[in-house]
Order: sequence, then C-alpha cells, then structure tokens
Amino acid sequence: MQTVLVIDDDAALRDTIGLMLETEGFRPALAGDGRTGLKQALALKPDLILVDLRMPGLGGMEVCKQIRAAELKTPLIVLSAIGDEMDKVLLLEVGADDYVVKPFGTRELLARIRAVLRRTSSEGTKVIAFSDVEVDLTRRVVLRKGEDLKMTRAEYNLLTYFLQNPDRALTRDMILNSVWGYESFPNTRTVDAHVVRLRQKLEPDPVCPQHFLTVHGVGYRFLP
Amino acid sequence: MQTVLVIDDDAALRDTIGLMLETEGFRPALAGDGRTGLKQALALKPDLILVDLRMPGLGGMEVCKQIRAAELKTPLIVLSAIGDEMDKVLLLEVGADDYVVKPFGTRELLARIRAVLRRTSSEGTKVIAFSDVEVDLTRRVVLRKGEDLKMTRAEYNLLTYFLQNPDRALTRDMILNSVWGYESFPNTRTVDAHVVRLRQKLEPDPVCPQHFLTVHGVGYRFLP
DNA sequence: ATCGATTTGTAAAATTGTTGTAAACAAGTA
DNA sequence: TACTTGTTTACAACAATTTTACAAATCGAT
Repeated sequence: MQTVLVIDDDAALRDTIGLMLETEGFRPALAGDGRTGLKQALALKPDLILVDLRMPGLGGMEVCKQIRAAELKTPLIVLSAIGDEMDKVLLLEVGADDYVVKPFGTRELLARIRAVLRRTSSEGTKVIAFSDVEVDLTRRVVLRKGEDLKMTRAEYNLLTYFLQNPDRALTRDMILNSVWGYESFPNTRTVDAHVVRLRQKLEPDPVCPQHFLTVHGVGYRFLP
Repeated sequence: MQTVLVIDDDAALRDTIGLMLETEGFRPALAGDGRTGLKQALALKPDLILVDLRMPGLGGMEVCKQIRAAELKTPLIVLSAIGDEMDKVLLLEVGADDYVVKPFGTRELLARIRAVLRRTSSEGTKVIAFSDVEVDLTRRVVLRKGEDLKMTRAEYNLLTYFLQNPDRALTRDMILNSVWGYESFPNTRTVDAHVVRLRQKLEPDPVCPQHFLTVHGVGYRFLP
C-alpha cells in the first residue's frame, strides 16, 4: 500500500483528500503546515507528497526545496489556488513533478496522482543484479537463480538500501535512519538481525559473506 | 584543475561562459554543435558538461542520451531557453543532473556548476594515498599494493588522523584527545602500541619507519 | 491465529588497553 | 671517546571488554 502525504493548511480540504485517498487504496498522512509536513516527509518516507502552494509559515515552494535538499526523491504534486501567480519553471526548478489548480475534482486529482506515480516508478525500470541474485525494483521482486524469493518488507527495504549504496561503509545509525526513517527507534541490533536474514537468503555461503560484509565497530558494507 | 565542456550554438554565449569559467579557475572547452560536442566529451573526458537544449542538428537531449549510452558518468547541466517546453522527467531520464533556464546570471550558473560538482564528486570515493598504500574514506578500506588490509577501528581512526595532519609533530596527548576523544583516558603508551601496529601493517620495513616517525620525547609525525 | 518485526540471550569472535621487558636514546661524566 | 644512568620507545603477550552472529522469545498488526 502506498503512502501519500497531504500538506495543506485548509483542514476541510485536507480531510476530503485524505478520505478520498483512503477509499482509493492509499494510506493517507496529513499535515497542517509546511514545517510538520516536512518532518513527516522525512519520517514517513511517503510514496508521494501533495503540497499546497500558499500556506502560512513555510510555503509549498519552500517545502519542495527542502525536501529535495534532503535528497528525497519522493514525487511532489503542488496544489495551487486559481489566482496564484505560478512560475511553472520555478516550480519545476524546486523539484515539483506536477501541479493541480484549485478547485479540482477528486477524480482529476486522483488521475494526476496515478500519472505521477506511474511516471516516476517507470523511471527506474531497472534490475540490479549481483552474483546469482536479481532485484527487480519496479516489480519489487527478488530472484535467486531465477527462483522467486519471498522477502519481507523490512528485508526488501534493507536490501534496496544496500543496493543503492554499494561499496560504502554504512553505520547502523545511517541504515536505521534511511531504511526505518526518523520516527521509529529500533535497537541498532535489529539491523544485525535483518542482515543475518539477508545473508541466509542471498549469500552463496551465509557463514562467509561475500556481499554483505561487516565493518567491525562500524556497521556493514555491501559489495555487489 | 577541472575541465568544463560547453556545447552551445550561440557563439557569444559560449565565449562568455568560457571566459567566466576561466576566471573562476576552470579549464573551459567549447563546442559549437552537438556532434563536435559529443566528440570532445569522449576525447577530453571533462569533469562537467554544459549543453544547450535547443541546437540545430544534434539537440541537447540527444547529446545527453548518447553520452550516457557511452557509459560516461560526466555530470551534465542542460541550458534551456525560457520558452522551451521542458519535460523535467524526460531530462532526468536522459541523464541530466540539473538545468538552468536562460537568461541566467553567471553567478547562478557558477553556483549550479559547483553544486553539481560537489554532489557528484562526493558520490565518488575519496582516496588518500602514500607510498604503496591507499586509504578509501567512503568504503573505509585500506589497500596495500591493491590488497585489502584489515584494519581495526582504533587503527583506522589513528591512521586517518595521521593522514589529516601530515608532516606535523603530534604529541601523544593531542593524538589521544583527537582519536580517542576526551571521555576516555587511556595510557599514553596505548598510542605507542597502536603506532607499532600501524607500522607493521603499512610500513615497507616496520623496523625503519619511513612514514610513521617518532619524535623522541614528544610523540609522532606522519610523513606521506 | 498467523506472519513479520523487534528484542533479548548467549556463545563466539574480534578488539583494545595494559604491562613486562628489551632496546634505543640523550645527556652527563670521566 | 667510552661508560653510566635515567628516560623514552618498541614490541609481544595477555586479560578485559566490546562487538557480532545466531537462535529463540516476545511483541504487534492484521
């Protein structure tokens, strides 16, 4: 299920969109202002963000900028009122993927959401492979010697994080923050437990890891 | 010095950018159309490429695509006129790292160039080397004649401290405070023990140290 | 009730600070 | 110079501590 974060100071609209998202099979998260929205974006790592352009305090433009500055690639759709002067170039510059002008129908918004999600997910039609393992990021499937391996959510997330940061020493804290987000605080030893399981599923010989290496006193390093 | 390749059919703009780059400490290379630009990109292997979106013949988009097809990871910044319809997603898809809308100030362009260079170079591994030893800071790996040397945490920390303070007499207290921190109070002789271990692992002849020199009555000095 | 995520217990492995001793050094003295 | 002496460093070995691997238990959410 995909999480959509809605950042809008208009409570009524927020709730309407939230409800719509829920009935359409998304998991909505709501924020009433830019600052908390930003926090939630970092904490929840949603699959898409809807952000109002005109908000008291931190505006939509600024939110976009900061999200991009935080190296989050989450697709962004900006909601703007009809009167708002909007520099489309500026919008794109700060990293928005699309924009919708209020007032809009839920049907239209939904279409835009689906379009952006489709576009951004098809961007990475890539399969990453190492030794006898293939990871299909778009299908969210892991194959070992062609066999479909069942991966749990945490395992898969951890795996993709390793894949995206190959050959780098990663501390447990870095891993926790990136894979689990800032809002949950599991034990650092939890990372160990999941690495063990990744090894058991993916290593040729789990006792002598070739890919998921431990960096003693630091954390782990993934070697493709 | 870093080379920046400018591909633009507007000769005046090309020269302006070239001049600006030169005064800012880059080595500019200029190309007037896509095809020669592509050739130069392959020949010069510049550190960054600025390419105009709209050019007669081979367009900027196509240049990006072909550069990526050639497995060059050179960062790309696309220059586009304000009227150009620009699909940002498409731009990213063909491998551009950023884009700047004309007309732009040299200051802005420079900022973008620096930002992209910073981003992409920090992704690349930082390596410090001396004699036959290479220290890869991002992988947290030490190579001797290409061989992977296993270093413990204390050894690695001490080594990087030496690397960061080359050719300086460092007292044991300075070393302890910097490497071990202020909270632990090991014996100053602990430093000696670890220096011995570094020598044994990294010196050509550990008995006659060439790099990790002792400064009698004071401490140690690292000579790259 | 089941599956997955997290925590916890524990054995094994790795690391680290300390210390004993030999060697090296610096300086003074004959 | 040669010898002496007190100090400093090199190195090996050891014991204490830290860290990791793994299994099993617990917790939580459908």
